[in-house]
Amino acid sequence: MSSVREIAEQAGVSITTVSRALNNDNTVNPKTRERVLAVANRFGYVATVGRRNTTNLGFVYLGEQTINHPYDCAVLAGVAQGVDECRFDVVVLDLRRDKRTDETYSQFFMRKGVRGVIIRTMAESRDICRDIAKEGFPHIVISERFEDDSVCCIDCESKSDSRRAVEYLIALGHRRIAFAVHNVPDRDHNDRLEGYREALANHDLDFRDDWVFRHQYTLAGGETVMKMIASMPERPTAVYIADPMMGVGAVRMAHELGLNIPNDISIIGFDDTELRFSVYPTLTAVCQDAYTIGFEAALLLTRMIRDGAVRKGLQKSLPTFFEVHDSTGPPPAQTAPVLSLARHRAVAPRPAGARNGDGALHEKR
Amino acid sequence: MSSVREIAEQAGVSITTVSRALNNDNTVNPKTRERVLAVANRFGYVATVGRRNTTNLGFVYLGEQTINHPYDCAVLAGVAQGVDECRFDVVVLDLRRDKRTDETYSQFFMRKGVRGVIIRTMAESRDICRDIAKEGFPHIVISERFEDDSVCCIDCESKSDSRRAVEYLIALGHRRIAFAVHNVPDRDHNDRLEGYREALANHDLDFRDDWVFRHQYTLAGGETVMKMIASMPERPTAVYIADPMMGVGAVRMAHELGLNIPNDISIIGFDDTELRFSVYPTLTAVCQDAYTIGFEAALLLTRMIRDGAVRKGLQKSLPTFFEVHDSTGPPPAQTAPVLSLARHRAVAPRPAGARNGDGALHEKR
DNA sequence: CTGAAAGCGCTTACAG
DNA sequence: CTGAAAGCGCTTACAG
Repeated sequence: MSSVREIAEQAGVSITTVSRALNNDNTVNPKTRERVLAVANRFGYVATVGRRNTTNLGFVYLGEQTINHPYDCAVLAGVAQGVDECRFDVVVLDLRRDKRTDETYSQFFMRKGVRGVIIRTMAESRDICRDIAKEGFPHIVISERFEDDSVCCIDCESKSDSRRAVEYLIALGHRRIAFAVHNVPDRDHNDRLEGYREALANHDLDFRDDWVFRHQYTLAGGETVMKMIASMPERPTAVYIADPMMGVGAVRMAHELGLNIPNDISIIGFDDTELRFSVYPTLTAVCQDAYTIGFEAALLLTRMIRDGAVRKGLQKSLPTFFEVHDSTGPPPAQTAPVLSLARHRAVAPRPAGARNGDGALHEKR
Repeated sequence: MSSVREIAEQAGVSITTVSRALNNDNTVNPKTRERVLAVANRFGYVATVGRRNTTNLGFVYLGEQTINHPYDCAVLAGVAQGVDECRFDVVVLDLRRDKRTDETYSQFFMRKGVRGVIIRTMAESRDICRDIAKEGFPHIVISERFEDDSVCCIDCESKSDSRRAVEYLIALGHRRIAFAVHNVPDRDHNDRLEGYREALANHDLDFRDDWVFRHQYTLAGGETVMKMIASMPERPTAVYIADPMMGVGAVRMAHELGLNIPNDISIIGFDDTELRFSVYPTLTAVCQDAYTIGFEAALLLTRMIRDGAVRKGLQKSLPTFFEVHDSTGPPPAQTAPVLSLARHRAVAPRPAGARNGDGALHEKR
């Protein structure tokens, strides 16, 4: 941890100028300011209260705050656990709310008194991540991948397990397999579509545009997709729903339509947390562990800060995993549009004890 | 916001002594220390970095961190929204991890640089809340109720809606109604049991110990309860499950056992968030809004701090609400132990469109 | 646009 | 156990 004095020396200016640069006084020459900020970032500068030094990390939203989402919630829990090692605390920051337009990202973070930031990004805010990385402020981006090795990030590679999941359906005998994902374009979700596409291609199955559904990443979105699938004349016998909440919604709608899972339709979901255990039947799913993403991000960032290490291009990819549960089975012998059929069919209950996994959602780790 | 100088003047000591008292230097007389801390709390003291003053609120765990739980997650989202008005930020603090045994709660919070705390408590940490209140540090406790008017708190009164819910079952014709809740004794959950008890008493139904189930507040807990209920010789026709995750688990197990909800058994759940929309059929439930609890808590606390108002005895109770959905209906004409029956019965699908509520879990508010 | 100097908030040897 | 004084980290009129 450095003081204005050291920064002044390194940057070849007075402490007055350093203070001004850090606080974005507009009388300071842009070139000078940039030089000072660069040194400050290199030194991991944070303003100190008396003798005491800050131990706060920012959990930063670049756009809309989505703390309420299961994914964010699990990531944050992981972060809270991960900062334990170095005894840091986590403060939630909202860039859109608080960053002044005339200050740099570093200035904003220093003003908030955090020593590093974990960035919750979306596809549309990738450029902001690049800018933060360029300024040299200690950071780690969760859930996006970057080509430039300047951005530190951690993500899950979900393409190969997505392919494996769809190939599992094919192995079960399915030939008409739909794909659903939310309608916000981002890297991860395109990967999953790619995995789906590759699996089809590997087995000489046609890719059909009308079997790819894009909707909101909500229960309602999943419900809509299932309703659309159920009413298709030549109905898919299986669907890979590459978003957690949509999967839950789809299961609900299947029940409501009287479709038996997996006898009438097989569903593979995608899970960040343990939602797959909260529906019936337990979802076969491609899984990533949001908690671990948060945990690892916190660990990497706190260590970077502690060691004062260079913060260039640290990139980490965590594995996804594919879990087979009870929502998948062989395709039905023949399928007709379901709506005319459902009301009259007996739904056989699944045998008890068929599931694996422990079914403990949000239990202590 | 006051300085050491002002506190020194008020407390009749030097700034040296103030500094020592705040930092828990052990050479300072306990009496003096207490006087200084009392003044500091009255003035809402926080150490300042240069000219800048802190805008952090603590979201404090007294015991185990449960950020991963849907309830905490929703509360925190509400807090993050609620601090917007006064432009505060939220930092997650862990008392058990960081508080030194020889420092007071106020000293701990001041060291962490927060101007007030929202306290996530459990039954076993009620005493800590009282101590924090006694010290005079700006606080608000969520989800517990206190007789002493010294503790500021916000909670939901769930007894009357619990009674209403059970009376609703009675009105539907149920006479054998079970109750389930988790096995951690706390105020809220006892209220719900009381509501259940009152409803039975009001309608001359016997309260039976063997129909009250206490288990873990997890999916697994709810599953176990449902399994136990299903196997009882004189099986209850309805159950009020006064914990969200347990309700979801119970629904899963009912499906697995081939019990139709509500034809074979009616289930009323308890919901803090929107879990009731994520299962099939949508749960009839007593609901409290964890998001609003967090939002209101943040609003009250930030205003207290902003206005420098007296912080004694602010108590607020939010209403719960009772929502009827699809998991409740009249009792079956006759019931036998289910396990022998289930495999052979046709389960009629529920008519589509029977649900109310919008089914959008975690959608933007 | 920059810096030397004064000053604020806080802490800490040093003296009693 | 307490305080006057020195000192650190930072900011801010004031001067150039």
